[in-house]
Amino acid sequence: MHISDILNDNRVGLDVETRGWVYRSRESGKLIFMVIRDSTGIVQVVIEKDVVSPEEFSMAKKATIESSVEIEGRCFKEQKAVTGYEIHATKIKIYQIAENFPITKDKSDEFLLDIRHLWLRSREMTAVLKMRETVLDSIRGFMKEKGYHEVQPPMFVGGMVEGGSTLFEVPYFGEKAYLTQSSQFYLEAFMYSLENVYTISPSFRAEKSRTRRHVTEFTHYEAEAAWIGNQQMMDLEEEMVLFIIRNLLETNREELDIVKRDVSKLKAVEKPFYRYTYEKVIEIGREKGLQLSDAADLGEKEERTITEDFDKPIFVYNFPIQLKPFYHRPDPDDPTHVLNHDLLAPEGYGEVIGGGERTWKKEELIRRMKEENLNPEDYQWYVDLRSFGSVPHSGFGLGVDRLLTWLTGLDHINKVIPFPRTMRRLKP
RNA sequence: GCCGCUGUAGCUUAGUUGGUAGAGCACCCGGCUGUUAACCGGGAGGUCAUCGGUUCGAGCCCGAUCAGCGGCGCCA
Repeated sequence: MHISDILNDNRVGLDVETRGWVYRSRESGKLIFMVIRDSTGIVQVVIEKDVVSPEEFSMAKKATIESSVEIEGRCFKEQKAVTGYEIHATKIKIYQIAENFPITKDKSDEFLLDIRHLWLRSREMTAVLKMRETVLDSIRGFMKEKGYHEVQPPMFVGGMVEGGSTLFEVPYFGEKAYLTQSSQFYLEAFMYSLENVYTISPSFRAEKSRTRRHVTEFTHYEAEAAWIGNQQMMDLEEEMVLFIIRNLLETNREELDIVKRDVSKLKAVEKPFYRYTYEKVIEIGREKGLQLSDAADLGEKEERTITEDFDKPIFVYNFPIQLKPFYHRPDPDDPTHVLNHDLLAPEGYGEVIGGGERTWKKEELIRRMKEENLNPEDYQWYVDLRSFGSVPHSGFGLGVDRLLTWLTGLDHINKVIPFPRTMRRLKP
């Protein structure tokens, strides 16, 4: 049985059997205290020399950290044991004596990345993996209830290039293919079929970024919905983020404790989120001492300064048109701005969502492309979508890993990704 | 890409004006019947990132190279 099933009063006095890996082991002459770990938790096992066979005892003494073991014994309540219960072993079977495990109490972030294939089994990473799962489950549950369909866009894409973007090039039967940077354009195609669609897929960016929130491969949650405007899309995102937080608090209190998250900060997040125009945010930045021009783009430092004192996420909407790509719809009431929004996480974490209304009229789309010196022919099929019953629509893209970094309160995106990929790290 | 910092045992690190490379953890051997990343005794483990230079003598000073980290920039 799993360790979590042992850690309760119902098992006290009963014989149990469990298996896992040696988490700690201390021996004291005729006594061995062995803490074992499985996917559900840790529990102390006491092995007494006079209770088990001499062979079992000497094997147990040799059991190193991470050795795989199976234990039979009786369960006791014991305050002195790490998790409050312990097993007095009557039988112990060793599957493999582990080689010298390289991770000890002294470890650097860098070293943990080098041996990530082993660090994955730590309590910290195990907790993160469980919380990741909760976030993804929450997204799927929420979107299903809202009538959205999950779709699978391609990861290999053709020569669609936006100016300034950085694509990974891969050989493709004598041609060049690229790894997708975003599935947005494909979601817009799916929209004409299913109306409300979303995907959770990897996106790839060949950016030579060296910041705590950039990686070259990340989990991208993107949605697109017909007949929806910018403000309505923000409503949906707000509800969705709250749903994820509630689920996480309900499902993963233990994991949040393991990563030392201050849960009061998460509990404080409630409706409504702040909603400020771009100009208002520039004003807030200036009040906090930032030197910002009227149409300054917000860098990481600016976002951190602006968001660090906030207790709830902030929507920033209607950016100056020159800051945003052609597919954002210009505001009909103010063509110098687009109907878009970013969602900035509080506590200094910054941008987690970018979204807004799409330019849906064919002529306007082509005009915007030309204004940005792009050739509409390079986007032939995307433009073609506007030729057959085009409709107003909106969408967004959320960086799952960035969201998780905020929710877990960790200081670097590479701590929430099992095998993070950066400019300088491709292994393990 | 630019700027800065760092590189000493498997890991985390100390190393004084340039003068015999030191510790903790992990590992091996021995001891201990209630340990909490135990404790006590012993042991093994080093091309001081690499290459070159200065010097009687370099972990330390100088130069180059490599690697990593941090910040900036970049950033559907």
